[in-house]
Amino acid sequence: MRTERKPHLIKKPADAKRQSVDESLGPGLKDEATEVEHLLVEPKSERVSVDRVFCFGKENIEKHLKMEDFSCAFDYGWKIGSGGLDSIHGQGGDDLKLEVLDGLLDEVDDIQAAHDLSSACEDFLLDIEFPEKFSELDCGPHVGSNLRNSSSESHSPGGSSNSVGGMSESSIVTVQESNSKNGVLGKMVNCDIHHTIRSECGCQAPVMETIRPSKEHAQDFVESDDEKPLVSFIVSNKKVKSSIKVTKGGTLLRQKRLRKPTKRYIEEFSRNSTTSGKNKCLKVRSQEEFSQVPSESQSRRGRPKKIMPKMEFESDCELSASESEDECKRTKRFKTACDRRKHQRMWTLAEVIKLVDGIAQYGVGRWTDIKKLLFASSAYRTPVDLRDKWRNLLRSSSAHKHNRKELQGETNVKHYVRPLPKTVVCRIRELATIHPYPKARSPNLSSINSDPSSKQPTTTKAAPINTHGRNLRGKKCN
DNA sequence: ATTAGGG
DNA sequence: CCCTAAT
Repeated sequence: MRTERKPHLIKKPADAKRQSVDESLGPGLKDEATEVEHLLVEPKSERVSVDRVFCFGKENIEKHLKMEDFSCAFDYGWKIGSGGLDSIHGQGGDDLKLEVLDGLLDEVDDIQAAHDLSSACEDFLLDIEFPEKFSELDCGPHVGSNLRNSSSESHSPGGSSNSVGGMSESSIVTVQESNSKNGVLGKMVNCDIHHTIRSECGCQAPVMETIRPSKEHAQDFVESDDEKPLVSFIVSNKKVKSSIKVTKGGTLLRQKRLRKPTKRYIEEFSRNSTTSGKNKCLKVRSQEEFSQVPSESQSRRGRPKKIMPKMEFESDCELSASESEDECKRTKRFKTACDRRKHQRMWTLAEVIKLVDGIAQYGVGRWTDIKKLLFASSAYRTPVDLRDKWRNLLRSSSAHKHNRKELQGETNVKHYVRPLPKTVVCRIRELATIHPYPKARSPNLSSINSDPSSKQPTTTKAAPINTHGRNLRGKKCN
């Protein structure tokens, strides 16, 4: 539930903002801003995503250039942040300790948000190695290129005020995103409001004091305020910081930075975030049912979603996540295919036991009941899965018998993977006799011994167990 | 919507 | 695991 909600929240605010931005800004600008947003956001959610970003850059030259600009922008942001916003820095100290994601999530405070972002970016960059290179390259010579790029990219270069406005808006979006991640929708809204009010009331003064240039900018913005008050306000509050240093270049840089991610990316991101959120759930789940470490992973099946949308812990451990990530990369745009793919999840002994238990209780065929009662915590096991598993168990158990007897001498060398302990096998056998699997068992009655397909279950225990009074579904029960 | 059966 | 048919 919670997980589900998150993405929703995230999307909403962001979209709303974006739309508002759209109105004021040309489409091109919007797109750009979106892109940047995506870039900014992604790193927070997952480090792996970083790779993605870069890969993305590699894909086509233009993008690559954007990336450079992006990194450069970040660099600037960081510098500015560390320099002008030191006063704030103290509060944000925790961020550094926390992971980038956490930091961003936890730090929702208005102005701080911007700062956090920058710091986060810094971490992000540092983590990746790439950034260094980029920063070196970018900071010097690239500034010019950035300008060019930005101007060319942004359709509305007109006045500096305009461009700034665009930047500010996009920046807002970014902040919101981070907030939304927290799941604090209200906060986000409040944040915006606060900014607006603040700017109006002149509360921003402190910031302005620290940074003079910002004031100038602010004034400039004021002019344009008529058209886009919110934007200008925000700009004065947050973005001014970034603009501080570079009046001309700053605007450009900022634009780059604020570029919005494309819808596609947004979708992707939302997915990722969802996944990440699921991770937590997963932990819980694993605790609940001392289940194994699922070798498989995440993208999992579409089926469960359909059937039981409420529980969706898809992703597993980080490893698996990365795997899925890779897969996604491979398939690239064919995510649909990726999603479809259902990675098998190994059945743990515990699960098997539970299943057997459930069958013993409810009888064979009541898969939904068993699912509900015993596998409620595990979203991935659908009733059908249970049934299939049971089928397999029957098969294997019978096989074991034969094989065992025959191959016993060889020991179990061959059984490289055979987690089923004897006890379990025994139980299965018992159950098999009592709750013969629907179709497979009919031969039992009719053909006494001829059918090998039937597991020859009747062997040792013919009519032993009635422990479970319920044969409800007895179906073909004797 | 579940279940059985087959692939 | 997935899909389809039958209830």
